[in-house]
Amino acid sequence: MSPRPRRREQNSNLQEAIKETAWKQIAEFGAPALSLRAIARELKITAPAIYNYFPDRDALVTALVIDAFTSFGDSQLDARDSLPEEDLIGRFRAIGVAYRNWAHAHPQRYQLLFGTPLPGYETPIEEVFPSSARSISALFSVVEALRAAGKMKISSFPEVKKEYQFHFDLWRSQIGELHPDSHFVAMVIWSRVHGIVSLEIQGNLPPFGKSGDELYLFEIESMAKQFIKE
Amino acid sequence: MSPRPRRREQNSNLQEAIKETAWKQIAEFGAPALSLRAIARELKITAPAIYNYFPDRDALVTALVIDAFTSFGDSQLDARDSLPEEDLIGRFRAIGVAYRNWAHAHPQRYQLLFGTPLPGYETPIEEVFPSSARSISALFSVVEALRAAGKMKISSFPEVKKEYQFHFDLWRSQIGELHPDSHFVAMVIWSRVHGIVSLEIQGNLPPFGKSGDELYLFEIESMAKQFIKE
DNA sequence: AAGAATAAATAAACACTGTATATATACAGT
DNA sequence: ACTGTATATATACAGTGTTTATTTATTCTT
Repeated sequence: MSPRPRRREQNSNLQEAIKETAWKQIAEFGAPALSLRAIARELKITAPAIYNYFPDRDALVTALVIDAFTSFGDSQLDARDSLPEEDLIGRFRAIGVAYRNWAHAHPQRYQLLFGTPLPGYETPIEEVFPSSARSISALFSVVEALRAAGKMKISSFPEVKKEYQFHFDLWRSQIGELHPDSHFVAMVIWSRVHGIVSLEIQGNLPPFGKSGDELYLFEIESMAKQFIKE
Repeated sequence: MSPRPRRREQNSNLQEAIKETAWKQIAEFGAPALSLRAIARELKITAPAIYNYFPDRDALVTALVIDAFTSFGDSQLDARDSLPEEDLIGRFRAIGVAYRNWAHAHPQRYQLLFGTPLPGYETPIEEVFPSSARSISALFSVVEALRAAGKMKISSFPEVKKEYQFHFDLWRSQIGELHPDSHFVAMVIWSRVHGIVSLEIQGNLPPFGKSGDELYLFEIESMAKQFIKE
């Protein structure tokens, strides 16, 4: 009747090509504007062809989320390991700075990971958790090391609510042994860092200080003073 | 040919009815799933009828955002004024608690205000700013009052970057005189509060403490200790 | 090497979405 | 009663994710 399929010469693995153009479009138009048909158009493919590589749109998004967490985690772990194991405060600062740098370098990815999920998309935690936990394990490990070295200022931290103990155990299964105090302090640190960064990215927070990052550095030092001895 | 229009008996003002069912759907399916056609369906209206009350979808969203900011602002101001003007620390705590309470009572609204914007929607700041600024003015005013009363612990805060001085002036035009130190401290406080609340709402932060809000209260006290004398 | 089985892409269609246009009716004002 | 305006409708267009059947390209088997 009419020519239907075509020979796919170049571009042996579409799987990667799809994700790449997805990132390109996310970077340009933002995460929620992601469209299978637009991706297909740019790749000179028909939309249903994508279904050979991802069962549906959400599966593609999940793959992107995992990739983003991996990239983010790499940046966190590299920052930690850029300083010797003894210099725990240095490692703490390095992780903090790297967190903001990554977010500012990839604002759309940051929103995809920590912002409002896309329309109709619900993150499948069990699938994403390993890469997610790995990315925050840098912070957790440094905090736990500080505690183990007796360098943490302890001030009667509340523990995780019992009903959510499974959450706690999940973390331990991915990260290793973790004292409740470390869990608490790490979460506080994360929430403060995330608070600034997400407001900055959304444009709600104007840049403070000459270089624009002094509010952020102020907070890092605040946390160091509050939680770390010496 | 066929019956086209119909008498609209009940429900004289559709304007409000549209917003109401919009909120109902946002509460149920989340903000990004908002659909004009779905609203029309529930109101037994055709979709284009909505265009008599809102020029387009974004205008409806903007109206919702303004309503939400107003509701949020009411809650903040009520909390502030629930304590005598002299009890500034009490007012600070009350505002903090009210912030989280409102967010937990209306998680979808909170995401609409402070989370990732909807697909293709860009908040028109000049339109939203008054209600937005008003909602945070409660915090700003208390911080400024603390500073004016000499009760603020000052530790060489960075100022706003010069390029963003207009941002600063915008705030002053809405809120009144505001010392740079107050602006800085208020922003830090806001970022910490927002950090916890947004992670909680997204489900990234498990409830700490017996009642689930002890991490939050811990942070409120941390801020009180760090920024307020006595 | 030829034929069968499988994989990958297409075409067409379905049910959605926001939005523009033209049309028809209900109501208000004269 | 007539006219004018506001309001809702019908229709249509371009876009979305997804399903189905169809067709071709490639691989496996004999």
